Amino acid sequence: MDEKEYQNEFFRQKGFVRQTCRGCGSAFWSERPRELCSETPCTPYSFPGNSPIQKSYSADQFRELYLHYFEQRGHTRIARYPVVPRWRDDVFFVQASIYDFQPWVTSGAVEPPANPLVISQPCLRFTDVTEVGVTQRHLTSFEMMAHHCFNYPGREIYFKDRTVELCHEFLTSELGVDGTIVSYKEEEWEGGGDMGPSLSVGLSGLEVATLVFMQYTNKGGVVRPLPLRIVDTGYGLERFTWVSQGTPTIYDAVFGEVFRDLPSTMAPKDLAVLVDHSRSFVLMLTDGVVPSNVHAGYLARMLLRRMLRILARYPNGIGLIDVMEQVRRHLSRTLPGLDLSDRTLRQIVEIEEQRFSETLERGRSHIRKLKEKLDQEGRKISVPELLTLYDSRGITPDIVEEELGMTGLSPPDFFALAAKLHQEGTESTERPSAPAEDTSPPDVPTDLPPTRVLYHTDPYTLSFSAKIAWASESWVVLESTYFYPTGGGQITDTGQIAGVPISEVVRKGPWVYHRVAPGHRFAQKTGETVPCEILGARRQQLMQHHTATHILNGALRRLLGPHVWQAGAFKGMEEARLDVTHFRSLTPTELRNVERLANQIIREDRPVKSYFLPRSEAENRFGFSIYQGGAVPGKELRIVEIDGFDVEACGGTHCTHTSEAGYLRVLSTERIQDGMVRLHFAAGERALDIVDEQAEILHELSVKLAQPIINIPRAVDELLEKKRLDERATRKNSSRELADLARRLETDPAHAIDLGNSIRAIWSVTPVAVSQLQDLARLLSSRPGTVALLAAIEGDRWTLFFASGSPDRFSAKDLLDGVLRNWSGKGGGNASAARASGPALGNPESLIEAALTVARSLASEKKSGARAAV
RNA sequence: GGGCGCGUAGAUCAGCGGAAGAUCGCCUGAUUUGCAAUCAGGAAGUCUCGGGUUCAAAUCCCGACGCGUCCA
Repeated sequence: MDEKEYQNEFFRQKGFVRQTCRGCGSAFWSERPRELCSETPCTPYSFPGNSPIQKSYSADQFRELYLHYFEQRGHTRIARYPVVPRWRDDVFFVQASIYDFQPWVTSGAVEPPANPLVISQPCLRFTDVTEVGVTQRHLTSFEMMAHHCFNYPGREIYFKDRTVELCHEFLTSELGVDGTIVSYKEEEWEGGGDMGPSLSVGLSGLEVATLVFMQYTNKGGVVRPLPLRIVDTGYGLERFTWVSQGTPTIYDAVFGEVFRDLPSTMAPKDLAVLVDHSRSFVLMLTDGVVPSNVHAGYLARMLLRRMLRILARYPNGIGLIDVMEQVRRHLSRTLPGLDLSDRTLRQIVEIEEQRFSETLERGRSHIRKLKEKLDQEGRKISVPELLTLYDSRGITPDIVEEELGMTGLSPPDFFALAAKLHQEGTESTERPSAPAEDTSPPDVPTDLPPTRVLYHTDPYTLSFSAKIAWASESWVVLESTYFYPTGGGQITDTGQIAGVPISEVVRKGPWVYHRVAPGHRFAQKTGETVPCEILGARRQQLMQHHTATHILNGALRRLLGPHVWQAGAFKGMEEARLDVTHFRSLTPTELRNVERLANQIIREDRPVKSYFLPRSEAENRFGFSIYQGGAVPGKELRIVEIDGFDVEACGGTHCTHTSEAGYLRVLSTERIQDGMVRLHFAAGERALDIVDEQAEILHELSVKLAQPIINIPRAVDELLEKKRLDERATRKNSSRELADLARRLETDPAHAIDLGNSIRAIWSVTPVAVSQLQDLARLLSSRPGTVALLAAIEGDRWTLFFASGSPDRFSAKDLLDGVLRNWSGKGGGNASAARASGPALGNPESLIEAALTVARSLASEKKSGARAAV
């Protein structure tokens, strides 16, 4: 990046000098010439015991100092955003304050909540999770204090000069830092296709802030200026607190107070991990992340398991839940909106503890088995084996060492190896994308005015007339429409336009397209006004399902806790589905209570108000739980508010009173994955239909079983038990029949033939199924010296089965090989049993003839003492 | 979203192309008892499901479902 990008009026006026650091070679700016920049490793930490900041601050005090400082200088203070960015779907967690404003504000689509603004935003970053407690400074959660300024074309507020000035003044006059020890290192920032120069602020060896100036986009190497130039700063609250206190580690400075409430017998390193991880976990849980084996929930589980491993080293020590509750209590004093209940926290931690101990026990028993094998082979466990144990069973090498009672089995770079293994694995997987079916609507002229959508204004209008804005034989775009296009989990409206059936309505760009049903052609031309008719029963059912979804979601959140978030939803004609985050399957009692509450809300006939609000105002007034349906685009949000019960941003068609949903019936629930529950339900007419259907089914069952409904479960149990017994009896019968058959054959001189050398053959062209050949042959040859020769024809293939009761004297395999020399067929086996099959050319008797001939010669070979090589 | 592992008796698992097994638990009978008693016998299985390969599949291949785990 050009050197000029870093020059600014403030540096010039104050006489800052640009120089190159002799340590790292970076260019940096400072008040007076310095040889080295003020960041590690060029400048080692010099603040512990010797802080450059005049006063010592707690994190709370420092946060307030910072926010107040910027408030005094024209910035508006903004409340923190959740750590789980519900307003976007490309990342799991907020990792920097600017995430709060991406993409809607940074793209220019939406005005910021204030401009300029100041905020302290909790962030989560897990890339250095293993460094926590090991180094002096790593954390998985931290607060990024920031002032942001959005400069629109023609509406400039401030950019580089003022940003640097505010920073330097904050450091020197507010904190009393000697300005000459501060360095501003030049760096390039890039993210999400945007880029710009940035200055890294170094103080006594520590990077305490970064000043980013977003001013370019970089698309495929082509760099262009952004219309909206953004000041994106980040001041590390914990780092400043640490520097001001001058403690040895960041943990002492930030968590000191919590440490005092925890047992002092634990290693400082372990305490740091526990408190850091607990803080991140509580933040995640509060904002709706439930531990799981996938997605964001996995990271929550990882934190918990790391903590549990540490606590396991202190057998009589404190429990995880106690640590968590301490941390939650401390945290709730500083961060507002931490409405996580101890009960939910406890439940989740207990379940996770139990799951982890199950995983550990599974792993341990696996290791014990592995140990036997290792001992037999007289070797130690290999590194690949350790990697597999970790990767597919979650067993870390320390657990293996613990179980084997050995140490030093794993290489020091074990986790790097594991990561590498993973990279290799993912790189090799490429899948050709299936060619997309071309059913998407055609392009219309770009200057066509956006469709005016009216279904929000009045969801009850089903009959209207509208002017055609654009039309082909199979697609119609109207100037304005009441048809609801598929979206937000609600399926499309159907109906007619100018008498032509419409099978689907979709939104593409700013237009709503009506698809003409297959087999029909649309003839009307642009400009004509046509009558339109929406299928009313369908629309009504969909509205009922949609409003019912909100009611159900509200009931779940109210009864189960605020960790419950909608994770997906579908509103169809036959049923609706709602996926929510929750840490276990719903119990029948929970389910009944939820259903009861939902129906109570319906009966209370609460008003359902739908209206538009500017995004920032909506977030401000109702909080981020409005994003139940996920990220919602747009400057203005459509708010659907069930009076006193539930508020969500939603673009669907809704009833105006809860009673219109009629009745809500949960049909079934399932755990669709760890940490997620799906409810199938129905509302309105459809719910009543289902209740009727189920009643009819019960009635029918009751008639068929000749039992009152109340007895059906027991009657079915009895039926199943009877079936089981019958099947067993059938099996017994058929094996008895086989035994009978075997006895008849044994005693029938036509079938039992002496081959000489005290070997007796029993042969049969069997009347039994091929699948039973083996059983019969084993029965016949159960006595020593007896050989069974069975042949069967099924379809156009013969099958032979030979079995020998004395495999050491007479090999069934040799017999088979002998037969196959003259017959075309394939087969194999061993000395005690062998089978073969081939195309049915002759009759089975001749096969047996041939087999007996071979058998005789085999038997006589033994007599002469010639041993066939096996 | 992807990788890996797993799915066999009520439970825990072994077997990994040529008769469905072990241990615990359960039932019956002996023994009459020092802490999970012992001995003998017995019952208990659609080897998750669906395709395929093979003379032959619990076993190999493909797919689905379920569970676990690691990574993004």
